[in-house]
Amino acid sequence: MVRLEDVAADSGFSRATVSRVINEESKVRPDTVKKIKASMEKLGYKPNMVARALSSGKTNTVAVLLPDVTSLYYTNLIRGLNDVAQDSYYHIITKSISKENQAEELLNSNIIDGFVIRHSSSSEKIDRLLRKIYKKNLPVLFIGKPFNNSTSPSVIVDNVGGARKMAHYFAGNKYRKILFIAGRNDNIDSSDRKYGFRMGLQECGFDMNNLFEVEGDFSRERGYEAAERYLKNGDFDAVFAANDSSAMGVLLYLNENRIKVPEEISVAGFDDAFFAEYLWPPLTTVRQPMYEIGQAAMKNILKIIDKDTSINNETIFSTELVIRKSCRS
Amino acid sequence: MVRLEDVAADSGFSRATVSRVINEESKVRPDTVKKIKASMEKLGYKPNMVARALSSGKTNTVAVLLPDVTSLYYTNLIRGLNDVAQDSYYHIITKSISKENQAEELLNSNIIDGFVIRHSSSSEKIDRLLRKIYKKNLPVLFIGKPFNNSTSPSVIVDNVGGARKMAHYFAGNKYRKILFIAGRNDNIDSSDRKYGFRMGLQECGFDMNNLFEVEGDFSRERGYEAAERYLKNGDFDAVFAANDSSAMGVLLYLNENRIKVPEEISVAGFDDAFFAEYLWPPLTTVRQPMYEIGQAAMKNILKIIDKDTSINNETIFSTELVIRKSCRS
DNA sequence: ATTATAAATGAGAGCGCGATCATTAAGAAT
DNA sequence: ATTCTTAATGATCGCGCTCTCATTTATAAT
Repeated sequence: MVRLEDVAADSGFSRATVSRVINEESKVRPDTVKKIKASMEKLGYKPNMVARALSSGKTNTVAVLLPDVTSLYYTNLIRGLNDVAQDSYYHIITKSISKENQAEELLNSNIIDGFVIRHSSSSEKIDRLLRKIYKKNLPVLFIGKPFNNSTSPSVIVDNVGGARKMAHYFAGNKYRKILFIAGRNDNIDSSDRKYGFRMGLQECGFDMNNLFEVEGDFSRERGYEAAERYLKNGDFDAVFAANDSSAMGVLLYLNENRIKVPEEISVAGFDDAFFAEYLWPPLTTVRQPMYEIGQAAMKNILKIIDKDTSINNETIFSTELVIRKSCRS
Repeated sequence: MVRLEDVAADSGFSRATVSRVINEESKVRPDTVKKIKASMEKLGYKPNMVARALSSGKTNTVAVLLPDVTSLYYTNLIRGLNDVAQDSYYHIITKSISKENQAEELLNSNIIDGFVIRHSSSSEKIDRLLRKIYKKNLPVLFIGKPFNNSTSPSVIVDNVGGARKMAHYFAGNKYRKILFIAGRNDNIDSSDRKYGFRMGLQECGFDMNNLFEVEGDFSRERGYEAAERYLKNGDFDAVFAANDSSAMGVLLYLNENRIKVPEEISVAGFDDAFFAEYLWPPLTTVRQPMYEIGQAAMKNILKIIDKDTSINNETIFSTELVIRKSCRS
């Protein structure tokens, strides 16, 4: 292993100067920079990140806490986060937020420079974790709405606007009786989408007595169940599921029971999950720019870590209506 | 921050002794262990992993290199890896193997204790990376067949056997003319599956002139294209795609063109990807125990890191035929 | 030339821990 | 009680780097 020391010896300068050309090249004379770089090249020097971390107190790794790391929903988000991290020579470690002891371990072990947190519903556990993070003075960035009293910056997606667009589309298609399959009631995204959907329908003069809302949990199974319960006798002509997985469950039920989509009933989802276009029929949905959100989130957390104050406290991404074949128009 | 030093001071023992109760409790007298633990508890001491890493040369993190980190195909694998890692207080950092510079950076930065590598096809780049890893004497464990000349242990799945089972199932169903959609020709899994499928058909006395093989690339798009090209005029009565994504593309084409599955044609895939059961119709496929494979892989790499020699050089997982509704029987 | 000022470089401590070797205390054998 | 052996504990160095402060060198001003 080649150390800083070795480069110093080879180039004839001190460790301090070599360290400078690595970290703040500006403060050292151009020709000595050249000489030192030559030595580094010659010896194949690579900084030892562990030593650097111990000395500087910075590890160049950020923790990403998600409701479920393995959810398909987040793959593009993670890609966005990772790509930006990579460019700044940072690493990310992802953990499921539900396993707060894992997250807490990260916190305790002093290997994390900052946290990116995506939470779908608040809980006592997460709250406690968060307090500990703040206590350690570590930077936090939220994807989605921040916690109650938190003042950390966030990157959020316009759930309300997206659902509102879908409402306008539904109303424009003259659907008369609509089923809305929500997520869990304590889920923030779900309630925003419900709110936006209602708002949109009202704006279009829709008779709100013909909107039926069921609580689900964003799972295919509950989507299927809801469809089973409410779509049997065919008096609904459209269903809007608060996420694509639920919509998938609905489609599965309808396909199995030979109820034609979209001729007999229209179905829409939210997320534009990767599988949405491969469902049968391809699913009309609302797209969230997850990759870009991931990028923005990582950019912002890095700024906070670098004490760069030029960040917006709230970065909002808008959504896009993706019209496929699952809705009669 | 509470340091070892602080615990030492509080308990009245030296840093060395405190360090011992953390790492090799056996060598210190029971009652002093008790006292020191009390101090640790009282002060809320948590070891600084960075300092430990610098001193010991071990970082407790392993790199996981995958063809594509964000592929759905690997979510369960990653879960398995992560769960075991967690239990041993290890972290994992996942990187896409295609971005070998990212992987190389990890290697150079000295923060990795070992590598778990899943590669689907060999290439010059990966080969070079691997040589560097070996040069640094870092442990390697392969998921899937190891590289040409590598002697590192591996955890592999019985692709041949899985495809063979499918062949037997196909033959048992008396399919006459079969299309096999492979992955890329240099893909190891694909060629094993092709091999196993042929073997199985031959064992059943299938007329091999009625087996047609196309090269694909494991993507939905190529699956769709293959279906478009070969399934138009309806003389095939079954298709076996070497992975579920390809099969998904096939189903999409058939659905769009109102060709009934499985009445007119049977379709099967390989992987039992998460979406397989939600396709229309639900896909018959071969399941690989990805979660267990991930667990086994992590257990083994940890053993290698700990210089535990009690590991098998090759751990083989068998596959399971999952029969759903996409095949006429 | 001489001094004042700024830029470049060096010396050395310290980050928190593990590991070696030296030292002390305890227990066994005489 | 005395010596020998073993178990328990302590002092100290080193891991590779960053950072502060002191020192030297170059540049500007007189």
